[in-house]
Amino acid sequence: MPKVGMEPVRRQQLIDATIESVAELGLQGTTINSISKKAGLSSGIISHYFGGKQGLIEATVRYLLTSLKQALMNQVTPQTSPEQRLMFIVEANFSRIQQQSNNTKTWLSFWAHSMHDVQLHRLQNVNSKRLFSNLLSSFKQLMSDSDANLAAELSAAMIDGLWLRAVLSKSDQDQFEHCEQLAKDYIRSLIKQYGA
Amino acid sequence: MPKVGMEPVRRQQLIDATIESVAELGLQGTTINSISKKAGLSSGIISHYFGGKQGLIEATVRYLLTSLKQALMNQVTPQTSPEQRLMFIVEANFSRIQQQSNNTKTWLSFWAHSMHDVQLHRLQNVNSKRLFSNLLSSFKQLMSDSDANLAAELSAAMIDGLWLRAVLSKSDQDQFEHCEQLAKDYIRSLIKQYGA
Amino acid sequence: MPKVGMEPVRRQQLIDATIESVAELGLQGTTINSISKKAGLSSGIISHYFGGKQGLIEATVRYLLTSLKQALMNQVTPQTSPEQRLMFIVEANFSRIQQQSNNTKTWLSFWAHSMHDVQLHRLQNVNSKRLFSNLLSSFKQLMSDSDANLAAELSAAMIDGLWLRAVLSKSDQDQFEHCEQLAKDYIRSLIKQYGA
Amino acid sequence: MPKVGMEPVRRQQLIDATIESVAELGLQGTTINSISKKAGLSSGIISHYFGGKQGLIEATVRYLLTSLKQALMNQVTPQTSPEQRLMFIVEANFSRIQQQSNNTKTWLSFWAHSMHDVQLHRLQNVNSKRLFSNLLSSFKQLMSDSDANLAAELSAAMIDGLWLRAVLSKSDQDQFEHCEQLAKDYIRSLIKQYGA
DNA sequence: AATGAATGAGGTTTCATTCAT
DNA sequence: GATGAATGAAACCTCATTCAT
Repeated sequence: MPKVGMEPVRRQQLIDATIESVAELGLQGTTINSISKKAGLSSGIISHYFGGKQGLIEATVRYLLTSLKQALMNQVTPQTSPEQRLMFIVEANFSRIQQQSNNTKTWLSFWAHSMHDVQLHRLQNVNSKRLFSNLLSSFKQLMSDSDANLAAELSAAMIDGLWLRAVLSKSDQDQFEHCEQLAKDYIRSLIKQYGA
Repeated sequence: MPKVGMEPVRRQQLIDATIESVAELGLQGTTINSISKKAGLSSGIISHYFGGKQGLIEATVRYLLTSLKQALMNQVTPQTSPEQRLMFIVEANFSRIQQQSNNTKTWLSFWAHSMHDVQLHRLQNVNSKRLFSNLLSSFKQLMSDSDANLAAELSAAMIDGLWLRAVLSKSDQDQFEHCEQLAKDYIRSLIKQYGA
Repeated sequence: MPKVGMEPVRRQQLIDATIESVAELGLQGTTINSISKKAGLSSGIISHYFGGKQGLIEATVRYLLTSLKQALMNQVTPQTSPEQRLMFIVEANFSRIQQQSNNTKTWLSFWAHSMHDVQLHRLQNVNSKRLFSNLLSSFKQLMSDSDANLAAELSAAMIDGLWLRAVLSKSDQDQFEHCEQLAKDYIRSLIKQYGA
Repeated sequence: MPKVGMEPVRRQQLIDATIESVAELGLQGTTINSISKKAGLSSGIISHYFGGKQGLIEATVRYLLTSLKQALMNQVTPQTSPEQRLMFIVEANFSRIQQQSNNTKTWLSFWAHSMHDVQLHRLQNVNSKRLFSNLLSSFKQLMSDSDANLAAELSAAMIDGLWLRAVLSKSDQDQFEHCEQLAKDYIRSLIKQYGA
């Protein structure tokens, strides 16, 4: 049975299982067993690869954040216009839902828990600030710095707010797309309002 | 120590202690002991008055929701103008922070947990829909029904989004007031844009 | 509310409630609360009158034993023939069922518990020996001492065995009467067999 | 410590410890800790192998019933005469005592508790009916069906009654053997009385 | 590399007892 | 004489972690 080079495979198996489990049972209801069962592996392997439950949780959050970052970077090229780039930001953020059927619940669980976990809080902060600075740099190409700052703050709030309300009301895919559209429209209206 | 007529006092003591404990330790870190210790009471008393931990959690959420509703109703009179009413809605929602120093973290913990708890989810839904319908009825007095619907949806998202980002970034009081101001400005801009 | 001379009334109320509760919930499932609720009294009163749960349990067993003794003594007179007396003994033992609809289950619970409770064991022993000596003294008038001893031993076992199997199989009233008849027939056959 | 293939060993260890604990402390006094301490294992292992205390209790009863059945089956062969078979039934039932020093008290505790526990009651019923039908089939080879029925009923009661009185009076081994002899004699007298 | 048996700390709940009223 | 609020020990169960294999 022992194979070499299994490490990355096992790690990803466990991270995927964690996302699933947290989505289904919540962070509170997720146990080392619920994860390892979903992964089709033994419970001991978690300590082996991640040092413990906490390590796996953090790795999972890190993975989700990286995925989000990638989702944006994959679409943007040097030729992308600022407005187009803003639309991609929205899409990337709403795609938190689509990548894996139920990442969204997982995101929210982690968000809430980050209030009481310094490690997680640092990670979430990075993400929150990245959304803001991504928005800001694009807006800056379209308006004055101070307007761009305001626009970025409002857009970030609108994206998170629409997304949050969609998640919490257990919306279906159509409603998510509707919210994504609202977010895009709002950003366009900000450009129109403040754009030079 | 046993006295008569203590029931309402004890219930409130325990609810307050729950809010404190969830704010400080998170819902996951909150135990029957952390609560009863904060309340200065024994652990058994929780089962006595609320039937168990779950009962106390639900009672606490119900209390927070009622408080929020009261915060709004206390300010609104028949003479309040629609615009004024909208401003009060924003204030009431942001005052979730002020009433008790750290209700906010508690709110977020409950929100996240509601994804995996039917009882809590029902309660949260009531709240979410109330925010929306409060906004809607005020907007309807200022614009067409379809515009009002959109405005309410966007305002609700903006309020929640600003509030959420403020909570998660562990903002101070000043930042909260800044966010409250942004929310109010946004609503005014919606009125200007769509208002008859 | 405070009345005088309530003591015997309250004590009997609580004993009756204990019999009911043990019958319904078992000795294990019977709590100070289940008893006091059935009695329509407060929980504190049990300590007041019986010093605690254990005291009430013992008083209840004592009451059941006394009732059984009375049931026999009420029927027997100096003129009662030995055979008639033996029939009355059977009747009294089976009437453990009838007095109060479900004394039987209560009896068995106490019996079992008496294995691990010296107080109760002493009480049960008194009862067991009384059944034997009641039988013995009657048989002695009908046969030799050594035969009477054997007959008493066998009769006691037959009475308890029939009764136990009837209780455990949750028999109805008819089946109990059938068992009572079997016990009587058995005793008559012993008299015929050993009788001078 | 962890080894493979320990499951059957551990299960039996725990069942034996349960029998001991119930005999010593009663079903009421038996806790997850009293059992695991006797077994020399941790408390958690009980949930691991039996899902909880209740599961272990049931497994223990099942084990006792199976042992009783085996005790009989080991002695009976196709050549065994009906009368011999009846004697073996008595022996098997009285050997409930001998197998392990104090199974008897355990039996009685379970019996009493079965009045308030459907699972246990079902198991006990099986046992009670098996005793009866074992007796019945043997008697049928020696007398008319209706007589056999009566003989089986009386024998079952006599066996249980003698056994019960022996247990409750905390009899020693000699007394048990005396009772076993009485039961056998009684069955022989039934054969003489009704036998063709 | 991977398993899963075993542990035991910690959580919730139950409940006999106490005692101010 | 009677209440029932309050306590806290003890019970059961869960679960992250360890470690022999």
